Amino acid sequence: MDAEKRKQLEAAGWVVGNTSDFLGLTPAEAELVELKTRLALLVKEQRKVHNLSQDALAQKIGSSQSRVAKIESGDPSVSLDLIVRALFNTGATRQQLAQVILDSE
Amino acid sequence: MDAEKRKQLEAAGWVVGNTSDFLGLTPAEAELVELKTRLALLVKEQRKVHNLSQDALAQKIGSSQSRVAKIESGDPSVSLDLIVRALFNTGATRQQLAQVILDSE
DNA sequence: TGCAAATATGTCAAATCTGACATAAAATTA
DNA sequence: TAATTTTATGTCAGATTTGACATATTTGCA
Repeated sequence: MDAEKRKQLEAAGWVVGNTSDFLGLTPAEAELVELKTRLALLVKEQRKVHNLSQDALAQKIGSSQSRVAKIESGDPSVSLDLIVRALFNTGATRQQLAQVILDSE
Repeated sequence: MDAEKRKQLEAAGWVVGNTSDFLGLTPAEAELVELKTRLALLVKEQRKVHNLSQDALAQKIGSSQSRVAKIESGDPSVSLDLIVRALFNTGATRQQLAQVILDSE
């Protein structure tokens, strides 16, 4: 595993451990983590494109600023449901969602 | 659904009159429900394509037969995380996932 | 038909995710 | 610069989701 990527994941709170531990993840598990991370970044991008503060987005999804911050930082306590719910509320399209999925390595 | 709201949705390009609208969901919420429903169906398709029983798939994702049944039936207690985790464990590709998202009405 | 495998449905305690809150830090503005 | 807004981080009780289990129903096949 790329050291830089592990650093990013750990900084985001994912329990990564050493390289062999990461390789111990099944491909399916790794794909899910990768997917959530990329969608989280898209939320941040879209929110900024539409000039929304984290607090404004939080209102739209009935949540709080601190949780939106966690969504965007890829916090492991955040569900895929919440990420996608946030995405759709930033005005992101299904096409953008699909593109991110296709791009996920 | 009240006429004014219908007018607004139609002006925004939404096809009104389906189940989601009846339930009073926002467009974003409706998209999420639609997405989960379609992905749930893909899980069932993929599982059968690969000749897996619900119990066999359950083992792969560390769950149980009854929960796999709930995933595939679109049970509201099932998270998007679990649906996607199941999907990847049936051998579904990111391409298939993206296609379903693009096809969602 | 009868039987076995597969699937569906309801329940529940435990695990996970949640919004809310406090507060710190960073960014933006005056 | 200081003041204001925005974002980040930690915590936690309540809500949601979970696997497991029991059991009913359906399906497929001899």
